[in-house]
Amino acid sequence: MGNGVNVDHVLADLSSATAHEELQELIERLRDAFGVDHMVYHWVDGAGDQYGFGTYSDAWVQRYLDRNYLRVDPVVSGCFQRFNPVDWKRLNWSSRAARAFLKDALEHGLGNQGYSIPIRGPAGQFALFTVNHNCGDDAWAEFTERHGRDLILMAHYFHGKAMEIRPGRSSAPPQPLSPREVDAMTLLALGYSRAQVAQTLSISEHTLRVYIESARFKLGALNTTHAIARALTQGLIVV
Amino acid sequence: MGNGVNVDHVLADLSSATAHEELQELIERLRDAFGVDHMVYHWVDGAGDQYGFGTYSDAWVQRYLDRNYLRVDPVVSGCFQRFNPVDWKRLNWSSRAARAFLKDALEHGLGNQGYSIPIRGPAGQFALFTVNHNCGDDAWAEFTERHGRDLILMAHYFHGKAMEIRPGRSSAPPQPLSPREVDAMTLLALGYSRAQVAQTLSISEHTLRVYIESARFKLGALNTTHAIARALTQGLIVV
DNA sequence: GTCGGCCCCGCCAGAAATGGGGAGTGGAAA
DNA sequence: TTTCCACTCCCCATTTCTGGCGGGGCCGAC
Repeated sequence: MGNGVNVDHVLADLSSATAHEELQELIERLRDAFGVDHMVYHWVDGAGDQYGFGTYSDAWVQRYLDRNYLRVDPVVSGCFQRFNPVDWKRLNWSSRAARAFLKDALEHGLGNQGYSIPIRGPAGQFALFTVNHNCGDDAWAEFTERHGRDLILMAHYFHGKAMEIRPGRSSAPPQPLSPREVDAMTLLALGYSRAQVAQTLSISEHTLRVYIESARFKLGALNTTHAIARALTQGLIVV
Repeated sequence: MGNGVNVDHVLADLSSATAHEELQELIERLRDAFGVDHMVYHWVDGAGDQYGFGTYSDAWVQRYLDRNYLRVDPVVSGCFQRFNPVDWKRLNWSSRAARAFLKDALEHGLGNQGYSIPIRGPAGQFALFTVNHNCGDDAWAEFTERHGRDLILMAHYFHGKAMEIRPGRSSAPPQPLSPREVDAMTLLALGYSRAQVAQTLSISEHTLRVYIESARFKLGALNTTHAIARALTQGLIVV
């Protein structure tokens, strides 16, 4: 399982991929190269819609979606709270729903071993890169030990490609804020009231208001909260 | 520059590191191994305080903090909006503040070339891993091309260690929001007024208020705007 | 040399959000 | 089973925000 894999070639192919189908084909090749049962990339959008590709059976993917397993799957919730890759054995399978999910998964052809890598994008995009296999604990530990780094890189590259292919909602040219506007937005994002911000910046509350309105206008925001949200997601302020 | 680097050894040492000093020592070794001028890990915390280690001079680090360059540094804002590693040349240095910052940086011993990797943790932790050097464009392109993958891995491992060593305020376990709370926060972040949110969710405005207050409490936020900011930076909602 | 951006200040009135009470359902976990 | 949590609804008074009016000075670019 997974001896002598040369990831470099595949990653080179990956960097030239431009469509969903290529990624799908690529992940199948990687699955074969690593000699595991399944390899899956699964993007979970904050709004709940999902995107992915991989080698799970269509039946299982459909069942996962139908049953809304996203809200039950300990792999998703576990990875969402972690940074490092995680072996499925270390997740919390104690709830009844989780055990039912696992049983269902095994019946749909998944292996008993899994290893998932959480990965995140700038606007909170969250995805999982998972390898799944049927084997004993020792063999699996050796596999993950040997290929952990390659898997991290693959997760990274797949996520980058997925975000390219599926840009979602970016592409709005962020209009820069003036220094004072940045100050105002930043302090507001930190929870200061307008009065406090004005005092902190040693300006009148009215002047502050002018900045806020100006920033709101530049950001195309409907109110202050909206402006803060946009400034944050566009990286115009950092808190 | 950077020929025949064996990252594996250093990464092995990295996984056993347990203290800030070890990380500092390690990054210096890596800097030498890669033969670049500087190598820096820089964590920007959700509340604006910073942590890091690396090979920039103390004078420059101090100046960066004193002058609050965090709010000006195009590397930070640029990486914050991206997923893939970025060459400093591709960032937007057009603002006056950015150019002044760059001039100051060069005068404090930084090289003209830089390559930074954004990296994110589960609760919105955001960090940069940067290599900096003084050389021509071609040599630099070759360097980043050759070592890009190693750098990604190093960024990943350093970030993992930094989060271990410095739980910081993430020691406040990010209390999850209930589905309704997420709905409310999300719509507010999109600019809806409370009345609109209540109508959209088909609940009374009073009920909505309970959610907002509950979310505010869970997030330790002082007001709604603050709550939205925290929810966004902690990745609890996505807009 | 005007024009636009940024910086700063005042007053007023209406709209919206906040903070403090209270009360009841249902479902899931311990 | 009991306890906890999510979810739903209501009134009150107060604070805060928003929108509109007016004014001034400084700088850099066209």
